[in-house]
Amino acid sequence: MSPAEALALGAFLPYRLSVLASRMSRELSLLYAERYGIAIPEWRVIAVLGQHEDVSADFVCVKTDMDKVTVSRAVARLLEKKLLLRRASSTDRRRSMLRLSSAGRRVYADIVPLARSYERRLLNALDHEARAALERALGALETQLGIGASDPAAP
Amino acid sequence: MSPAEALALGAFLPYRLSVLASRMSRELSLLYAERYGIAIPEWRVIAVLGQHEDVSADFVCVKTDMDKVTVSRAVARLLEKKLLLRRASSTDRRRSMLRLSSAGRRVYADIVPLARSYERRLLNALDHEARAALERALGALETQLGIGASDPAAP
DNA sequence: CCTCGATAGTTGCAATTGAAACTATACTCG
DNA sequence: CGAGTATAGTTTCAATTGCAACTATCGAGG
Repeated sequence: MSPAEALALGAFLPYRLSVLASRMSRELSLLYAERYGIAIPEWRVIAVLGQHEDVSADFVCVKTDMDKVTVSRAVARLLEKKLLLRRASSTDRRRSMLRLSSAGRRVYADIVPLARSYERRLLNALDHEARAALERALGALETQLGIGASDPAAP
Repeated sequence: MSPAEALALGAFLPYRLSVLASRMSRELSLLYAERYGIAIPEWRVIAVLGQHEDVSADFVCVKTDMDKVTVSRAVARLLEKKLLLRRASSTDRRRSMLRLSSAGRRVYADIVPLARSYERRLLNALDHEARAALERALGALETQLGIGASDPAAP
């Protein structure tokens, strides 16, 4: 009630990031969702596999910070759509190795420029120095939260 | 596939913010969810009403960037829990004016310090200058996305 | 003033989500 | 080796979510 103890939501970091992030994810998904019929978790799986070939679903979980259930289902849908290939790991039969099919690579190649240009548009609001500062700040916050700390190559 | 065209997810702004934000919201909710039996949308409604008395649900939507359905249901749950008071606006009977009950204000007063100290812990990762830079960068991104642009006093 | 389009808020319904339980496989230690 | 524990991934189930349709009220133009 009294202004002294009121929390200014508009200046509260977790809240601000939450609003920014959900706005961005939503706007970004407009660029690919309908056109390619893929949802946000599916795009994230594709994005990881575009960078890393032959990784496990678990690796995707770590990389995207998504729940393993979410990943499992996204993978299932992508398999149905033939955008992904899965084969059992030869060394560990619990694990499966995932990679994009050629159709999946095409989708990835289509979406990446859209994603990049969306990001560019966002970053246009910042001058070079501000960008670098944002970069550093995000890195520090990620470290603080233990995000991206482990980068197990490609198990 | 080729590194030249691969999108580095770990350096992609929308993705980084998304991971940071969901991590923060989750950790923060651990501080109040069980203890007070309130979910994230409910906390957000409380947070707005802690700042602004006698505002409409619609105002809460704008402030929190939440869907009006989400807000409607959060309000309903908070009314059940007697943390909120609602009365019809005298000038516009579609609108209702919301405010925290005294129990609601107690919950708010309890949670605010927890939220602040969580934020402080996060920001400890940043020196003063980095904090200011982050501040500016977030402001610029918000402007770019048209967030918080409208601040209709307290309709 | 009365109809028509806009707005506040709620409800129905279908899809998404995650916690917990389950299956199957791998690793460890006695 | 064999029992017990850990891990990868899937399934089940209940809760959350959001779009779309609905109700109620408001305000503007004929």
